Amino acid sequence: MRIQQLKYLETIVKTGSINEAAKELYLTQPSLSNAIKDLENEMGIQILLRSKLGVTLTDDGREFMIYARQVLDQVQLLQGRYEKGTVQKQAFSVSAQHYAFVVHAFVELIKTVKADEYQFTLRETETENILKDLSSFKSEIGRQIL
Amino acid sequence: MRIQQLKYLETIVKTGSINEAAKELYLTQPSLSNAIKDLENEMGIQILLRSKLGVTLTDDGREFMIYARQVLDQVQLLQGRYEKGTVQKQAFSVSAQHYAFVVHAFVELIKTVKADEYQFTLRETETENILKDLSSFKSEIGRQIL
DNA sequence: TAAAAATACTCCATAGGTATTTTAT
DNA sequence: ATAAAATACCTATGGAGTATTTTTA
Repeated sequence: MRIQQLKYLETIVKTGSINEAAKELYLTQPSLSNAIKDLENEMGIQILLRSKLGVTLTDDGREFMIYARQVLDQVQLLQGRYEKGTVQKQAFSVSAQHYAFVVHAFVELIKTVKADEYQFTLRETETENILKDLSSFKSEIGRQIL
Repeated sequence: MRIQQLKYLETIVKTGSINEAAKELYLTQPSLSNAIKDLENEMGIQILLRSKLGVTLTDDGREFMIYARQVLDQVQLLQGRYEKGTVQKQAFSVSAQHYAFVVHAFVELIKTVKADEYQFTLRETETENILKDLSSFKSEIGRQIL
């Protein structure tokens, strides 16, 4: 298994088409098709349902993507930190439940710094995701209402 | 960056020696040496301090390993689930702080099932790691004393 | 001076390409 | 008839090897 295969798969699932994903990834369709076939063989499951309209995830594929995205999330954090060719997606991120005062506080904070030097993200989510975001370094700050 | 490079690095750090790690990985020393050099170049940091006694982590290297282990943890979960050649390390895992009654309860639980069909793990750790283990699927159950 | 790592090459496995065929609407 | 994916085959990049040199405790 290569990280690249997981990224390829993510793009295919996003676009719903191997042809479309190949364009976006600057690959040829057969190369991409082979890469996914290799991955499916290695994993021992069928991930995609092929049809004339494009591709969709099988049930196994949907489960696989849950694991794959966990890997890719961590890879993104690492590559964002070290591989400067890769786009650094976020510099400062906050996970919180949806409350007006959280938004207000966040905006006030941004005002106090030179905003063009940072990328801010406010992720409004459920309680369990706040803990998860924090523990996996996706957020530097988590605010949870108990 | 390849997943393999991260696994190689993990073994090198564990053994404190490229030569020793090469044996464990069934690789030659120059191949392993190159793999890590490539990784260092790609990341733009020096990860290892080389000496006649072996290798140790630089400060950058120590930070890098935090990210690398997050990736490898997720990879382990995926490969444990799908690549059956890989060793499935754990089937049932509990993270908890160190308290006698937790150990007792755990042992009592194991008695109630056919123990040879499952792999049990009791991980005694700090509060913050309990949350982390849970959110990253490392444990099915977390017990925290508040 | 000896043990560990680095360097210089060689080779081949496989990721990715081109050309074409198959499939399904 | 057309658009998507699969198959067949080819090419070439780079991962891993062998042989050797460099480094330093």
